[in-house]
Amino acid sequence: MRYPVEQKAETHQRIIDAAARSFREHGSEGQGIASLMKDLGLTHGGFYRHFESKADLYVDAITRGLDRSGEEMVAVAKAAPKGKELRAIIEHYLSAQHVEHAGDGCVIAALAPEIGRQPQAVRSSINAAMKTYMSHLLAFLPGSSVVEKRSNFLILFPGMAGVLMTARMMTDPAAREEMLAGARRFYIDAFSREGA
Amino acid sequence: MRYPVEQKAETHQRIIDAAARSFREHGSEGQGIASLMKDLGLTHGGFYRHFESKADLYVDAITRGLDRSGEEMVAVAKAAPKGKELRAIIEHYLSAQHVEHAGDGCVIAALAPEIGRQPQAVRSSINAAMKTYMSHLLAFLPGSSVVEKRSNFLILFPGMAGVLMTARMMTDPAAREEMLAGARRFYIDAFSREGA
DNA sequence: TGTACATCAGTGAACGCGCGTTCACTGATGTAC
DNA sequence: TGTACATCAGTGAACGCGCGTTCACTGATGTAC
Repeated sequence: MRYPVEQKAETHQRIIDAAARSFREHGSEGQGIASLMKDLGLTHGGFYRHFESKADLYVDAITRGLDRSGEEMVAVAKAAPKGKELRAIIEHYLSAQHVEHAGDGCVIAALAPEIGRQPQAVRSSINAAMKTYMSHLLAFLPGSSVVEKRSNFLILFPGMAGVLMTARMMTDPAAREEMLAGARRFYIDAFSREGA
Repeated sequence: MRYPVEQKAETHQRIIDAAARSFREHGSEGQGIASLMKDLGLTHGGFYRHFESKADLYVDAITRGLDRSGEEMVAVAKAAPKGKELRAIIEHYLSAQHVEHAGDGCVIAALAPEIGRQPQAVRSSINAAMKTYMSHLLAFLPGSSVVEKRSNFLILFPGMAGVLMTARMMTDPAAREEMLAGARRFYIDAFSREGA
């Protein structure tokens, strides 16, 4: 049947959103197309009216995830008291909440190694999205030039992602929280001037 | 046919070694049992004389990988001039070599998110291997007590893993090397007393 | 305004494929006598 | 020491299954006249 005009674009976005969440939560091979579409109340055949292949969706979903969490980080910073923006970002990123909800958390912390294994073309598109992510957050980083801010970003964010992933591997909740707290202290001290 | 007596144990070890490398290089779902056994000059049927399932092999392979790279890190430290052990570890971990050879590199940097998605029982065994890894390296970390050393370890190593994974995602070799160099400087400065 | 036709998002059966796993079999070596 | 038999690491055909993908079909809406 013919569907209302705006519906296609809407469905397209819903697929990307669902994939962005599913890939982060279960890995990109954790859920199949059929199951993903079913979660949206659709059947798998229709998927190919929206994407050429699952690999095609992959890039869009990763990009969407990066965009969304970039926006969220900026929102967190803007909601923080003046001078405490980066501190708020660090505390938000390294929270127990973030550890427990990979599905709407950082894409890098959820998928970095498998992104690293993607073909050059896929990684290239994702790199562009990563640059956008970085550019929105640079304002909150210490440094007297963009080069310096960028350099600091590329230590802080990968570092925090590593801590988050490690926390997700840990089975002992107390050890996990201790580690998070230590990392928060360390990164706030190292990068956020207004530490206290 | 009946095979020489020591052969079973030997084959068992060879399977674990091959899996440890393959899982780190391609992810644990990147290569099937049949292909893995074929690389060893064997057929897939024999696999089940050694392991109950692929999941069973998973734990052994991850453990093996952690043990081996733990040993390597200790060797690197011991080969370094007195007082520069941690510096040597950091430079070795954050090297272009390590970025390019995931197969015999750090297990965490290669597989952390997918380990985080494993069932509790699997993660629990892997946590034990991680603790062993950590215990062998604690001697080279700053801190006046084990608690302090442990706390430093849990910032340094996850942080470096995050940097390594991020480097592996990057398509621009210059940007990658710049990032690695910056991270080396940062971590040496933050954790290795004899910086220069 | 009313009618005929084209469109195309979504359906669901069917496809080939690779996966993990099973199992009857092989046959050189170890063991029992 | 020689013979008969048991063992069991490794073989390779076969299994069920879920995957990504294809395709003939549906039918409400948009468009042409």
